[in-house]
Amino acid sequence: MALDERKLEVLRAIVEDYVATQEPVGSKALVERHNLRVSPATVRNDMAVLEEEGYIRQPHTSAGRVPTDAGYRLFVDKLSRVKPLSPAERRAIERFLIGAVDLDDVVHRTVRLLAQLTRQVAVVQYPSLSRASVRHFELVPISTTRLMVVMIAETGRVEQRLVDLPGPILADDVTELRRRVNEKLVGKRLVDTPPLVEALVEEAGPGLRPPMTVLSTVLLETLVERAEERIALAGTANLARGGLLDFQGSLRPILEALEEEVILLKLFGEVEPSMTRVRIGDENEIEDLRSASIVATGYGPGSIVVGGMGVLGPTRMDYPANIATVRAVARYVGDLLGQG
Amino acid sequence: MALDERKLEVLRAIVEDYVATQEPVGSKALVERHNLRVSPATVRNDMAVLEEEGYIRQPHTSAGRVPTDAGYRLFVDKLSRVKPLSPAERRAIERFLIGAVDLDDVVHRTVRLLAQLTRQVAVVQYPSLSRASVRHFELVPISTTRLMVVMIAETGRVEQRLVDLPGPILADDVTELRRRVNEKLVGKRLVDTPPLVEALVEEAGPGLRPPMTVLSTVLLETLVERAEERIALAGTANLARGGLLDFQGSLRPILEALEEEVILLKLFGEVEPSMTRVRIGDENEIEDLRSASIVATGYGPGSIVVGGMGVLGPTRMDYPANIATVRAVARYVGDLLGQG
DNA sequence: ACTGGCACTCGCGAAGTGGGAGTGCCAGTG
DNA sequence: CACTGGCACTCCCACTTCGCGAGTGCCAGT
Repeated sequence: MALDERKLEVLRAIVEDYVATQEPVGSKALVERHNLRVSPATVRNDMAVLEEEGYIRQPHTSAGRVPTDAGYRLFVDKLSRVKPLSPAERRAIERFLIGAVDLDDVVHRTVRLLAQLTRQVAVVQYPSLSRASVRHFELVPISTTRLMVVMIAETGRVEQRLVDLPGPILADDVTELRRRVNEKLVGKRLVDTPPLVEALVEEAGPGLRPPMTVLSTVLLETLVERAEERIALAGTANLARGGLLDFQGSLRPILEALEEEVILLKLFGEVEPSMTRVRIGDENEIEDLRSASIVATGYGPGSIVVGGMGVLGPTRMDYPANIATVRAVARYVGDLLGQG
Repeated sequence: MALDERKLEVLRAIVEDYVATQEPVGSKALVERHNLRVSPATVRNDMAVLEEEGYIRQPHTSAGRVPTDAGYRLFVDKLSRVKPLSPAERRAIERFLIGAVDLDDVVHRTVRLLAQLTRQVAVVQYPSLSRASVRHFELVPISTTRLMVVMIAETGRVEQRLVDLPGPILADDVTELRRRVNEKLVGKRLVDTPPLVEALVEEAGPGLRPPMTVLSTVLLETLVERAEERIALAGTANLARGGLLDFQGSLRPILEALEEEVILLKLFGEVEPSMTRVRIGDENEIEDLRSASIVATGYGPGSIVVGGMGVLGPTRMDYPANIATVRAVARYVGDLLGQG
């Protein structure tokens, strides 16, 4: 059966009321709070249909209705208009981020800001090394057979590795290596460098061949492949709000999942450009997070995505507000990265 | 009134039983489980005294007794023998830490190990920059007027800063700067460097004076003074064990406190060499942690302390076991830092 | 100084109860 | 045909009652 206009309106009203009050909502209360132009009895009929379709359910016979995960899904996809941020919130974002001194600081502030604005658990992935582009490579001779490779990413992140050379190297050769590496790789995303690094080895003259080979190995193995992804977390205390009504009883599984960086990366790292992804309850693959919802989005300078961020909370969350906030913060941080 | 031998024995039995069972312990159960050579009635008299002295209390009239914070304190100070670690635990420590590849990894593994062994929340302070000694300084010319300063600490931590020079500099001068800086500072603790850095400026010839001045400013301002302290956390899910019996009802204040790095640094960073500090319940200055206890100790290579680590849990925790574990892990990590 | 006995206290879980919110259904109406 | 008002029904929840039993304090006895 197709859901007509009013039934959708009823669903929206149920979701909004339930999110606000945390209590099952009945037909009478609904018509009072929202000005539906019909009687409670009519709403009851609509509710019966919505229940049959799987969008709402009764916790017990003769209690009010509560949205199901499918109900939230429909709400998010079709029924919710994005709430614009209040000017106060916009100001908060600016004020919070404006004093950041370096990349760590930006991430740190961002995650706290998100947690504070949404009152949920916030997660921010550090700008991913592999998706960032290279600003500069520096080669520093430590001894005649050792080099330190320093890579500075466009996002400001700096990584260094030690390289043991097969034999002594001349200062001029180091200079030449540096020139070639920078010429080839600067401006490229790390994830795109492997073929370029291969080419560097090919093109190296016989004298430079051995050191370049070792260097390329280090670049590929430790920078591209093993690029560790880092995660910042804040607002776990928000889980303990709302008594234990959300998350039926125990926070333990949730807290456990939040400690697994692998899980967080899966949830917040797999983001496509300029798309906000919402996972509701059951839609989550992680068993422990079946009673939670996640709002995640990518961020980065311009249309490039260098990492993900988002919030996690009970399925009963204010989706429109959280989506708006996550997007706004992501956008702001992206701009910030573009400048610095 | 002085507490005689047996009364202390009774207190120890109460603490041990309560920690194990999480239930108020009565006189009858006590004489059964521990082989006190007296009758329940005698134990009751002792209990009455212990209660008067403030070491135990009754949750309600005619319930068993529960240790007070003062009771735990007495237990920790006078009554508990340190439990030696089981061979399994020793093996676990080795196996867990042996594969660590770099400093981040060591800290990360350590904090998880601690959380796992103690089943409490674990906290590890990254080796403090300011208390670490310098292994090497590297100066990298980025352009003719820009240097990158890379500092490698004895603990393996690496920090880098950019320095804008007042004017162009020659390669030879960079080499000379590098030589002088390393000669003066290598092997010294960062916290002790300020006078040495001053001296470097004094001793620099007229040509080197301007770049050395700028360099010294950067060293002092961003490495010594603003040496940010970092913290790793794990095992928050352990807070949710034991239902909500510990932490009377809400985890929220605890989780909030754990998110404040300042608080954690205060709790785990203020450690004296080779001393394990135990803070029990009320002894905590932080309001929100009045229902928690903390076991903290310093760690570092040999007798040097480069940071703190420890665990946090309900006042009702197994102090002897946790103290032993924290000490053992700290010692092991210290040795590891000494080698690498 | 310790013990056995005894009356007493009181928290806790089980069982019972009434109120009320909310429902489904149905006959009636524009 | 869509909506409405009325009505009987369901059943959760908060509240009370009640009996049990663990545990106590005290006291007289050894």
